[in-house]
Amino acid sequence: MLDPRLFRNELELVQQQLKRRNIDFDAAGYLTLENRRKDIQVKTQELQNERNTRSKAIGQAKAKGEDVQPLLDQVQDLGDQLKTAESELTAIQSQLNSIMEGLPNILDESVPAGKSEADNLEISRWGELPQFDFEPKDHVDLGEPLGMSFELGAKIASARFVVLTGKLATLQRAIIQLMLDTHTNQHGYQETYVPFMANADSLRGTGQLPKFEEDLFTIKNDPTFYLIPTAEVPVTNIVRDVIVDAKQMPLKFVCHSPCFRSEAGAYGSDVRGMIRQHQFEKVELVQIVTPEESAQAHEELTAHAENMLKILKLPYRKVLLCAGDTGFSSTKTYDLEVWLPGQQKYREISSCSNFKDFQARRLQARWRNPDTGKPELVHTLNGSGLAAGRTLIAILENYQNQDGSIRVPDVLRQYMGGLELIK
RNA sequence: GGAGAGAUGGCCGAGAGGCCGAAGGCGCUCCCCUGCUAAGGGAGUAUGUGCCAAAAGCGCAUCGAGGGUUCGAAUCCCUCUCUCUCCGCCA
Repeated sequence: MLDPRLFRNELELVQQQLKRRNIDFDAAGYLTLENRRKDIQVKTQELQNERNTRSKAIGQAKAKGEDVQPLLDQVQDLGDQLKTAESELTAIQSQLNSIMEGLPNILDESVPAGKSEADNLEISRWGELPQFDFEPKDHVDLGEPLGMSFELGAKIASARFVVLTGKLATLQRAIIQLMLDTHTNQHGYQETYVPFMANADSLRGTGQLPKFEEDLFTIKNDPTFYLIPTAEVPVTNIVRDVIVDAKQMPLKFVCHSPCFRSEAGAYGSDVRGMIRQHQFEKVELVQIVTPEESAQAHEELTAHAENMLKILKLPYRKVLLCAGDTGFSSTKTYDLEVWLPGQQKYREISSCSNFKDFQARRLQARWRNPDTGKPELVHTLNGSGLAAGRTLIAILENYQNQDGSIRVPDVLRQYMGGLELIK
């Protein structure tokens, strides 16, 4: 959520900033509502004040043994007035709130203009593209003989599910273990285990609700639970309604979890293979930092994700997402795209975002600033470090041999009992 | 699933219609005192929010959550959530 004070004081600026996201914000309409809110709220609070004072007077009169009937007569119609004013206020506040909840974050100045993926800005490339003296296969052709079955996934659940058996399942687990170990031992993150279902408050806190409900799987339950689309949701919600001790900042969490996405808007795209699944494994990095640290933390977190690709020796590029491609809650996002020889393309394998105080405001996640002694909103960041399913794909395709066998990357062998070749 | 107990500030804990944003204790911060340490004395110490550019100030809201009764609710009533104990079932 954006800062309501920004709307009161610098409405044109907000409007201008939202324009970068192609949002035509109705400032005049907002202003009308906001002015009404102000009137009603002031009126309501005046009435509340009157009720409180009069009630107190009644109490005091009674204590002295005076006749309170005249006082009671005076307040007779106050209750009704107050009730009307209060319900009016609630209505307009929820109206304003739903406008605010539907507005995306303001973009960082460094975010380039643009509409789609095509306008993203390439920042850097790393690694040599592998050269094959044969036609490289894609991960489906490589995977199926080794224990990757989309048929079984479909039988057990539906399309966009997969079953991995044997060394491929082990490989995915090895990838996850390597990532967790690296982030905890070398990058200073705390390993975390969380629920894989979350309630509506949690999803509202990180920004998936109310606007993106159709992207989520829901659990029939009262109250409704949602399958997490990313560990970002449960992990970031650790600090919901919390005032973090300044000494504990920054908080750095790493969490492996399955992720569940309905892919409601993705009909027909990436239907082949493991690229886009309803369920996939991911290792997520989350940082809770002070406002002045967040820009630097964003660079570091991205570097931590990049390091995984480096130690796996997977060629990738880093892109800065343009205005149109940057997610709802984010101010600035770097995507890491790994090279897939089977597609002859770079494909997203990590997305690292700085949300600044946008999620924190929804979450009421704060820290106590020692300079002011006051609670202030934290900044939240997260990034995949990395998506394990897509890492598996990248390894299959980049480490393939002509006979369809797969070399196991050096750093993964210790997690696979020394295995060097999957065949 | 059955039976019971509970939820109050950073923590413990009182409070049972008005004088309660809430006693007391612990903790924490600052000050004083004692050559150091231990002990002692004093002051302060919730959050959100409205009016306001902001501060100050003055309000409003918040005692698990949501409703209700009442002039007035931490306190009474209803619903829900969570925690704990016992029984049953269970990885």
